[in-house]
Amino acid sequence: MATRRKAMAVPDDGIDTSGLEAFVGYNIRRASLAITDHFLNEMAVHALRPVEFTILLLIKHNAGITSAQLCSLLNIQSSNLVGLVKDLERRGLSVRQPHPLDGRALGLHLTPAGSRLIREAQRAARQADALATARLTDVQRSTLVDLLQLVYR
Amino acid sequence: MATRRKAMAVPDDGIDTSGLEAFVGYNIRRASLAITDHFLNEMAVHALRPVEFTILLLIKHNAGITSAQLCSLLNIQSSNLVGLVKDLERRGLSVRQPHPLDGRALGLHLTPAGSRLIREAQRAARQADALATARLTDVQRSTLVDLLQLVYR
DNA sequence: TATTGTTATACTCTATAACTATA
DNA sequence: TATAGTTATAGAGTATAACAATA
Repeated sequence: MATRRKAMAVPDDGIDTSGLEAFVGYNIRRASLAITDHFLNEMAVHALRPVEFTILLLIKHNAGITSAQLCSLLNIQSSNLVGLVKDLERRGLSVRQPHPLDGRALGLHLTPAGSRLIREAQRAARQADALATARLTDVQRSTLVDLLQLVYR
Repeated sequence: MATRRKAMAVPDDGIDTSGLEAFVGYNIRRASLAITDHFLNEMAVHALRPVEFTILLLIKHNAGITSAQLCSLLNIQSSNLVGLVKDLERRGLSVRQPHPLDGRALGLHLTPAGSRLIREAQRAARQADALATARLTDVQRSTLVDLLQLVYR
């Protein structure tokens, strides 16, 4: 791939954006906004924002995960996570249980309703992903993920 | 590329993030945060946020561009752009001049100080880009940009 | 009637400081 | 003393509604 290239500097509107598109950061930001739009559309029916979906998925695969672990993994401030977790619990999707080893910590667990919701939500997230990357082949999609991980890991 | 892959599901912290990393959206979001961090670090000395840098660069390459054009190009609400442009003007970086053809519109132009600043800022942005993509080859970097543009165009 | 620029406003997101209880 | 969770709060970022001037 990586063959066809814009030779000129002036796109759609007669506005020169070539200086901008030369930056990886600009392209990542635009792509992030585009795929987030798809996510919001597909996930609206489940009333889950990206961060809430992420938290539920992490709890699903890591029963008993603590708020502190979520914070360090997702780069969220613990003070900002409180409200999110509280809201998920109010919706009956997750519960906090005393941590068996650390009296300060609370382990997060999915309720049956939370398990059901995240299963449906994963379907919606996969659909959003598919829509956002519809112009990519499977190989390109996999390559994109690899390159992105080289950036943020 | 796209060869080495994690075979197991448990990374660094003993937390299983494989379900998350399967989503392109998650990877784009994480990469975006990472490269934005580099940008903020490198651009702090110039006191330019990403959107302000973007606006100045677009004015540089499109003298006389209007607020409405910036809004549609950057997906910004016009009401939110007002403060940004006003602030750039207060800092002596850009000026608004009556549009020659449309009495409603105001064309944006860089001042000499704005031209000088954006030149230095571009240097900083290139440095941020280089740091964020230090683990990529030039070919990989170009491939990444191509794939991202397939997502958001 | 539609569009440009603008003000006001509200809502989300993110960051900081301070507190409590446990370690 | 350090960490987990919490509260309160302030600052960005983003979205909507309404308006005056111009098209």
